[in-house]
Amino acid sequence: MTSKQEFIEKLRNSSLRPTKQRINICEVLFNRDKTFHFTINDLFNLIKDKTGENVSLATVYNTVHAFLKKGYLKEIPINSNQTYFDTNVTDHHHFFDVKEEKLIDIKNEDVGPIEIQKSIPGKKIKSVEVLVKLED
Amino acid sequence: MTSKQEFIEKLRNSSLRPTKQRINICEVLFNRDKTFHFTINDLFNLIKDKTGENVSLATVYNTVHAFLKKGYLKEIPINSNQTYFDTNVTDHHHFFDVKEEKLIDIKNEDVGPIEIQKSIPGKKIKSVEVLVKLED
DNA sequence: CTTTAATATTATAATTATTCTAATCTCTTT
DNA sequence: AAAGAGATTAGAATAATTATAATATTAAAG
Repeated sequence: MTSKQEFIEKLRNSSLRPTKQRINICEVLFNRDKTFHFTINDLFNLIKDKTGENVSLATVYNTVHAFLKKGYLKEIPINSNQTYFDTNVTDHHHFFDVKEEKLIDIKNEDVGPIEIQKSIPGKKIKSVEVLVKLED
Repeated sequence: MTSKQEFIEKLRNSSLRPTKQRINICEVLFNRDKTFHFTINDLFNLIKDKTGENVSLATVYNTVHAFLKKGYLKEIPINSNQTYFDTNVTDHHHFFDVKEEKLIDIKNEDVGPIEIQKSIPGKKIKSVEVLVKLED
């Protein structure tokens, strides 16, 4: 259980103002044991449910993007009508269950080393992400 | 140079009616040497430019989705506000130049074998796709 | 060959996802 | 405490995608 005070510090330390909207969003996102995969809409609904307070959808977008930039969230490359995010910001990969539209983490250790034998002049590799689509 | 007649046959053979809208879309998509990465909007604009005819945006969506289902196009898993597609339907991977928002194919041979040492009961692997993000 | 009926396709209209910006809040400086 | 500077919020606007009524295509019958 992380306290509200810790979220306030976390926000201040990354020069994000600790507004009540952001603290509510932190409660929903980071007050959990397991990694959490979500869309903006999932998060929006959970905020209402869990905190009883209303945060506008635009603010959820703003905050998620601010957290992304600070490295508190990761965007998951997947084709869906909605963008998926992950609270697990370590280097890892994903299964995507196409039928159930569900994401599952794959630890980096569970994927053999990936060798890219091609390079683009003037560019360097920022990240390598694997998406494994699952069917029945 | 592929002829209009060939597109008509291709469409008929996959039980898609060869409407003039679809033929125009085929001209833009498949009348080229190199693989082509595009968004629905790119395609919509190219149709107007290249054929001089107007096809509604909704029809572009419909047709791209029909072609996807028939296996004539591939959807590229990437996080962008718009969905990207590829005329290269062989098994391959992508670089994504984050700054320029540009996709580059990586041939399957240029990526070492990818071993997934985790499995999900009752599910089998449908595809494995690698996205390599590039920065300067 | 037409005509007709069944079905597929198109494109407008509706919906959903995301971003823009004026009003508001937070924080620093005094 | 008050004010100014800048950050944040949320309503309004825009952009992306989908649903459906109107239209077009095709196969079958005459």
